[in-house]
Amino acid sequence: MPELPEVESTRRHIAPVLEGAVIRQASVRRDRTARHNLHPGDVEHRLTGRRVGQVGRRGKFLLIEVEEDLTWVIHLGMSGRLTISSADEPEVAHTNFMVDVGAGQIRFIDPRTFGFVAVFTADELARSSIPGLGPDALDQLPSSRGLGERLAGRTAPIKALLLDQRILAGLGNIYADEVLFRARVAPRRPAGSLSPTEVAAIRRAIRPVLEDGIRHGGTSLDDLAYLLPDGRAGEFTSRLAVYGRAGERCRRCGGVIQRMVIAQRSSHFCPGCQT
DNA sequence: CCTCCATCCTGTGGGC
DNA sequence: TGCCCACAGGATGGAG
Repeated sequence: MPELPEVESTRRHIAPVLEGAVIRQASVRRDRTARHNLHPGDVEHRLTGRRVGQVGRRGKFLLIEVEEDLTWVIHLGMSGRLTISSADEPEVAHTNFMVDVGAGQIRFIDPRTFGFVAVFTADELARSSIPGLGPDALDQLPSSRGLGERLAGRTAPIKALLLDQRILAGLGNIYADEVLFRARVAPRRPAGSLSPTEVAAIRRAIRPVLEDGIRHGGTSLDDLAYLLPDGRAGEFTSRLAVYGRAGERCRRCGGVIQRMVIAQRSSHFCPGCQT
């Protein structure tokens, strides 16, 4: 589930633990989690004994500087989360990766294993999918005109393009639905058919939706998936306007929230408010 | 280039 | 209670 607000909330928790720390030991418990490195052992070898620099984020990717010009990449995938733990805490199931920094451990728990951990050299990073990411939806949000140019001529539904990380990095299925509700645009509208006013409404909705999500620690749809690194659930869940509320009443107009599949993903919207 | 679809995994919840 | 199926926050590669 983790989208930009969940990844950013995670980043803010782990940054104070990692920045400036030396990794005493890095341990890959499941090879698939290190699949983006040529040799799975590279993740352990390249992290162990090295000092950590800035903990950054681009879209849903955590990008962490490591000395010797390395970049430690973490993607939470569908079911990944990080925890801050002490060394003597028992490991929960699906702890696929961990680092020990002496003061504690950062553990990567990911049942569905769509997430990954990689450590790239500058060359490897340049050849990865990271440079292909669009501007960050929060830190590099393009102008309304810039966004319009990215959508111009496209026939795919706007919902599908908001999920395309090459256009804008950070929105996922939940926040794309929430942004479109706030902008009052129906998710299946062909992107290229949107008026400049509608594009501006979408652009204007992105920041408050994401910032509200971050302020409340993200969205935890159930107890087993995303949690903050301290184990708490994100509290944005109760503030969702449409996502997961099919059949319930729209808080704005009182109509009934609908669910339909768009771009193979469940989409939620209010037919009364969104056109 | 664009759009659509299957696929990688595991866990959960609903229906029977 | 048990079983089976559908579905779930993401990203990618290939077909058409």
